[in-house]
Amino acid sequence: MCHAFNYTIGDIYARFKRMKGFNVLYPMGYDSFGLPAENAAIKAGTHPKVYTDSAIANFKVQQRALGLSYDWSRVVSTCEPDYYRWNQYFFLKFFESGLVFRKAASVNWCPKCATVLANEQVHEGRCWRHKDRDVEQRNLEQWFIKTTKYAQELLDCVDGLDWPERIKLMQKNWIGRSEGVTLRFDVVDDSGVVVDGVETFTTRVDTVYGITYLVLAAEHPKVLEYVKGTELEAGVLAFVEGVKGQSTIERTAEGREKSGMFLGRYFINPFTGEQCPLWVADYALYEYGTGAVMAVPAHDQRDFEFAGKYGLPMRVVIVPEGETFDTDTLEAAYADDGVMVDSGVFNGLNNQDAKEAIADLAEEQGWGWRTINFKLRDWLVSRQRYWGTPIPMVHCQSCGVVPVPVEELPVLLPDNVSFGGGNPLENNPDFVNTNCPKCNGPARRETDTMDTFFDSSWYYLRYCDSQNSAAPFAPEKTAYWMPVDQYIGGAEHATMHLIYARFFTKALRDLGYLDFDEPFTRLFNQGMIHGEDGFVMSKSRGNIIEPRAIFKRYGIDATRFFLVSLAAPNKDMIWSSDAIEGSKRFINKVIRYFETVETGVSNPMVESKLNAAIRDVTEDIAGFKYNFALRRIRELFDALTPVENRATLESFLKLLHPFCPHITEEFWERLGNKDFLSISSWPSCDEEKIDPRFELVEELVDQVRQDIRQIRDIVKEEPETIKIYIAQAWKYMVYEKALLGSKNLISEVMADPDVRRAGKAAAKFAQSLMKRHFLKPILPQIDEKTALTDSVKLIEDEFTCGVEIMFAEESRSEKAARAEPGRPGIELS
RNA sequence: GCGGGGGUAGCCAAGUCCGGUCAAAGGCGCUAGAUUCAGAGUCUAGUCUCAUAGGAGUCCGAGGGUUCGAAUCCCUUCCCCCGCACCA
Repeated sequence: MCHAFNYTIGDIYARFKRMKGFNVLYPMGYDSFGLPAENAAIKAGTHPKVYTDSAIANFKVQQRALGLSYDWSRVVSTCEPDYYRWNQYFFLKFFESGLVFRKAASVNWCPKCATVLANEQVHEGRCWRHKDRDVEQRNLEQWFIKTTKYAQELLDCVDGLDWPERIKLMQKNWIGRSEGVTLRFDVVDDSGVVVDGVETFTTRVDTVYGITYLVLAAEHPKVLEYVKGTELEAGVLAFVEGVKGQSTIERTAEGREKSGMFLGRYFINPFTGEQCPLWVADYALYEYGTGAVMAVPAHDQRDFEFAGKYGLPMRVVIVPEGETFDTDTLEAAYADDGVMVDSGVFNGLNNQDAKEAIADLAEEQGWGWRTINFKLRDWLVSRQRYWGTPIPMVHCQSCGVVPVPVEELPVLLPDNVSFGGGNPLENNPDFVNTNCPKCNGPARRETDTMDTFFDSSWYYLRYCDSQNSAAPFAPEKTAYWMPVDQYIGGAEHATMHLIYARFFTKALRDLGYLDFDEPFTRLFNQGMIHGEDGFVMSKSRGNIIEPRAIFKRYGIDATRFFLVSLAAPNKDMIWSSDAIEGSKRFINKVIRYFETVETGVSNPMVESKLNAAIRDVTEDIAGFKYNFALRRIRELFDALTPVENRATLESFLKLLHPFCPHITEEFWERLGNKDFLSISSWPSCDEEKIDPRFELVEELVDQVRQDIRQIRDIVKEEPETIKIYIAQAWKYMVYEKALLGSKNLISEVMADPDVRRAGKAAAKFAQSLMKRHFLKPILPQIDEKTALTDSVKLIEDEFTCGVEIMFAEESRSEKAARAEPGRPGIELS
């Protein structure tokens, strides 16, 4: 149902924009490579290609059934050579420009997927697909894409995007820029001889006088180098292996105890000249910064805990104004701002100023340099799996890694493979064995395939020119259509697809393929549909709502209507089998109405409502407030009478059409139209026809009827006659003056002879109005009379009794005397 | 811990930016009446409490405050959801 929801949101928007006269590119494509398909195929004992094709066919049936107005001529499927050859093409282009490289690194490995993962695909230390399985670290040589080259630009452009703030924030956090200083320390041996140097990145250079030790990450190559041949070697080696053997989740678990070992070396803090010990610790991350952390236990909680555990010294160098700290009684690190102490020439400065001054000093002395660090890592794109784009590279014994020439693309994914014994490509000699493009000697094909996020990073460009067999797309076509004006997707893409696609756009721009910076101008984040139990729909929970069963039972239009009527589409919502009945009911009412309505002349009240609805619905759809739009449409529908003019009926159908394309198209035709409603033009609002007095009339009549009911219920007697007294003419004069807000209301109104004739009652009424802080707008006396006279039949029918409407002047009744503008006197008898 | 979003009547959900027409839209559920042999469906009304004349009281997580007036503005506090998280 989640897919249906997402598609419906997009289709409504596309239909709306189309009717508004835009040339809308609204395509569909299938991100059909990938592990889920491969695994499902293996499980089902079939080939991924067969499995994928049937899944797509199935999808298409559902999508067509949903009435989605896709341009099917542009459909793409990423597992087709027509598509993935261009993945290979871009891979080679990136390789040429240095954006693709190969390196050995400690990488994320998901045992369930049996492949490596990019950083973005590890969530809370687990594979994004397998929340129940920890990701392991393995040292492997892999293909990477240099996304970090664009880290700064990716960050800078976030602010200019018309995206939900939370997604923008997630991107910023993910890119994770931090400004600091890289410091270089001399490393000395036991006897104080300088033997090496080590670099460390810090954002808190103001705390350098508080450094008491330094830790290296377990993976840091210097760890083993320093202990080699010493009595510490065995212990440290065991420690390092132990750390590496832990899963990411174990290593980063909250509140876990930190541990480490001394490395037998020291370093000199150039600021103090002090010699402090060098440690290896599990809390230092090799991938971030330089993989080494200067430790300031007094001002960093992690260092504080570590120092406490191993009895390492602590030195306070920042205190809150006017306070002192005693290291013996300090219960936690002090990480806030304050005044510098025990920091040589910087004493007395506030620490923020000191940060700059110390950085200046470090740079002057050559001890370090200002550095900007990003959390974003390069994108690990190779996967040890079959169902993906083959990486177009060849390993030659003599030439090394050689790219496949562009003319030889695509490197086809072989069909004939067997599963079960590792990567099927590796075990396929026909695929693996090849000749080196350079020396023509024997060579092996790269057997890794690409992360499927590579496929999805540029598909929107392919939509512009999906049949092009000579190029990924023609530049003039992308120039016409792109960037995407409106993108719709879930928040789960925030730090994966949306990062990669943005990177791709920038990289392709710099390679000369595109002339814009960002792929998706506006992003709308749809909410999630939860099962009736309130949980996310999942097969394992058994709370899935099968779209086809729903379509069958309620029909497509009712389903579409329901999906966007409950809540704003950007909010999560809980599926409700009851509530969809309400949508179905409405659709049935619309159908019945259009089956019986006669065309004729509409009344001005309906015209007024129609135009107000056009105005509001247009605005609501444009702002994705579909639930509001539907509420307006319902209200408008309630106002329609058995005879309406054709234009009114057509406008109503137009407003409803994006939501319910089928029934509206049907009745559009029955009204005598030859062309499709879906390509007709969106109605425009005629402000002239909107008269707020109609609302007052409705309110007045409703109010009177409600009052009658209430009185009847209180006296518990069915009335025989109902007398309704329209307030005295002079009360309207007074009320209108009061609405204008005069200060001397009483004397002002008493100047009017008609009012004065009412005597004390007039003064009293004026006074009571002045006491009210808010006055409702009212109708003129005569309009009230007309409105109520028009409603006599209605009231008579409801209460099955006679109804008399008269002016209060015509009666001496006490009820007549209390009549007010907007609130006629009522007498039941 | 940091950041973001929320808490509105039996349920879902508007309203909050720009305070008053807010006992608070709409939908669902429920109740009553009409239609019907009956049910379904449809239509009408009601659905916080009290009330023998259209009224009164209480209410928008909790507690304070500003204001003639607060669901709406300010402060404090509790709870829920989401993202990031040993990032130096």
